[in-house]
Amino acid sequence: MVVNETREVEIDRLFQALADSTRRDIVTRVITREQSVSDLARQYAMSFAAVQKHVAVLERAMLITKERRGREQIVHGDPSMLRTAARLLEEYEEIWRARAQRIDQILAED
Amino acid sequence: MVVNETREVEIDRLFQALADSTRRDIVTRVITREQSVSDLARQYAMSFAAVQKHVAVLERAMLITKERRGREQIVHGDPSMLRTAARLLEEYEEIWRARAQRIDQILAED
DNA sequence: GTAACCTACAACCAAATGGTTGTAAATGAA
DNA sequence: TTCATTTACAACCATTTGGTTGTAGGTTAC
Repeated sequence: MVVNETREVEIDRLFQALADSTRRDIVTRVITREQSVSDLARQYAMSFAAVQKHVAVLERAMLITKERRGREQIVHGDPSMLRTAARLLEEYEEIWRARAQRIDQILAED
Repeated sequence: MVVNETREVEIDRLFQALADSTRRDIVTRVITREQSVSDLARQYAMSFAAVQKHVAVLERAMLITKERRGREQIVHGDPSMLRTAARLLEEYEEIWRARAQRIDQILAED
């Protein structure tokens, strides 16, 4: 039934990570320009620890990476997982298109 | 801060709905061929009520629609929200590409 | 009419989520 | 050295999530 268990769990984490507007905002910020966790934290109306947790969720989902620079932790965006997600959704669209075509063919038969 | 509140909530629900492998599987099934809730329920190792809840989550996320047919509830896939999600992720990729290009330009200056 | 089937929905439960505060440690700046 | 900054992480809390069982109502088949 479940074909590729670990992959599925990765996808779970990926969409889960994207299912929060603060985290999506963090992603857009860091793919535009990398910045430290406290740089990020200053931009939201929540505690540093909360932002830190959001960053951790994004890291587990492999949407970002962190790099220690002195006392700071620099957050980088990682586009590869975003591409994975985009392709996955395009696959759904492809299935839909194939189905539509199949139906057209059936309707054309007479 | 938050630009389009209701849209953000919709996107939250969309990705939240996709963050579960059972629900993703339901989506692939119903965009391929529409089927009743109990048709779906038979295919998973969980209770009918659990599948019913997953279907409800997908419906709230506007990834599927239900249509009453006699005593059955037929589940249809709805591709529009899938397209919305795919475009959104492509936007992220676009931002990334723009950034990469910007960096290339800076490096080219001398 | 009655039995089987399909759905709706409530109540319950354990675990995860998204937030908080507090404490401690490492680093940089004065 | 001392102080401010940055991060890590634990403990706690309320709410949501993903599952269960049970009950009830509508529809179809025999």
